[in-house]
Amino acid sequence: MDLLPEKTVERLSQYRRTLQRELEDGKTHIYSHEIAKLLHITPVQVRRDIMLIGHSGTLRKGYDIENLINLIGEIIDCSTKQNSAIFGIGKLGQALVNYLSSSNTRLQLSAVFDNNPDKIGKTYSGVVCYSIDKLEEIIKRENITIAVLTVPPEHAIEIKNRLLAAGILGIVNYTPISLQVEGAFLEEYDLISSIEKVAYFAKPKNVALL
Amino acid sequence: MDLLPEKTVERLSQYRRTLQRELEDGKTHIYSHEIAKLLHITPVQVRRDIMLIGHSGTLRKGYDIENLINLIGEIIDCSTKQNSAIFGIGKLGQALVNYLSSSNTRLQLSAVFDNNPDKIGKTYSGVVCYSIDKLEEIIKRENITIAVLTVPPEHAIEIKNRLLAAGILGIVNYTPISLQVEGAFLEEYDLISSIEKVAYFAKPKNVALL
DNA sequence: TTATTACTGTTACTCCACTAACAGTAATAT
DNA sequence: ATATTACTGTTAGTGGAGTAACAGTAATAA
Repeated sequence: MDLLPEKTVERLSQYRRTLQRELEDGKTHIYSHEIAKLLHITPVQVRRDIMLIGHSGTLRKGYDIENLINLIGEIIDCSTKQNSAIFGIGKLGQALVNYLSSSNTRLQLSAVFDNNPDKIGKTYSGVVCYSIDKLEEIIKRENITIAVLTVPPEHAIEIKNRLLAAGILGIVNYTPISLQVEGAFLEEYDLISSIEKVAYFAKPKNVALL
Repeated sequence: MDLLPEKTVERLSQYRRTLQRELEDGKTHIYSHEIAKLLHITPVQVRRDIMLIGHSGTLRKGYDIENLINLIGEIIDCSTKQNSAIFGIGKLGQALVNYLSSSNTRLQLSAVFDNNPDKIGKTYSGVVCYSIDKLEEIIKRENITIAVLTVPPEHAIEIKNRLLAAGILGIVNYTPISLQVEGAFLEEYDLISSIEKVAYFAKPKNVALL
């Protein structure tokens, strides 16, 4: 299978969660336009994404929800389970722990890290907090490949370097510091610029143009 | 001035913060390739963005940092200050309060809201927490136009409807529920699908293709 | 004084994401 | 039987974001 477009992968993740809710409500089949309505996108986009992962629906019955969930799982999860960790367990880190453990993602959250002695040894939603000093040791022991970075900005670059040296394959960077990364997949999200963008487009004269 | 591309607005927000740090370090001028290096983008993109807002640099001296900061401010801030509020002051909401008050954004955070009686009346980074019951009243009184949504998913749609009815112009939606919005600018960010996307691309066979 | 260097400013092109349009088909209605 | 309906699956076109290429120019070097 070829590499899927980034946006398609994001939507597949959303489809799966949406479909799981529908399955729990007792539905067995769903039409593309129903998925589309739930996520406020077009039915064509849904069908196209599903086409890209090689699934087929049934005419007049739509897609078999359980099959589709399983197929999305085969595509976006690894056959060998992937382990992740959160680095920096401040407010944002704690929010992410909650999100990850309450959503039924297949991604295993195996550890969280901090440098605050009060936090080390505590558990967050059942996940142990380690000293950031043990970063290399725990990444190796738990076979962690995905890192979520929520450390204070002044530590971002140092931690990023240690993560790469430790063999991390994917980094989600929530610090406002832009990172340079080779040999791993990097996703950066800047909370402030997102909000400032909305502020720009939410001026009365601009909203009128939408 | 025409509406700027979304991505340009996001980068302008980042440029401003980067430039402010440089200004504090005593620099007065900066080249496009220096900005580019700090943010890991190309110098062309920097020049293009700056061109779009109608600023000109000086040959062999680069851009005047202070002028550029001021111009970005004129473009992306309102002449009349915009007020924002956070709805749902859980872990994520608290993280955002901290980010917004520590970053020197021009956006005024005027209120936070929650339905938990223990939180109502408390202040978060100096911002008062109101009961969600007072949503309409406070939005009007404080002239709030930007809403950041971090409520539990089951309340997202109801709060969204009340926000729109109250005349909100921009919504940043961090809940995993997709919203349908008319008459306002909407930005949705799904924390889980971002991380699952990274997990997909961070499989060894996929990293090799990057 | 002329050539070179080191920048900015702009246009034209490429690529990716989304959408419109339509082909294909099984069930249902006539 | 035939037409219609209501879906899926696929291709071709469109728009937006990013990049490559280059034109323009002031300072510096020869």
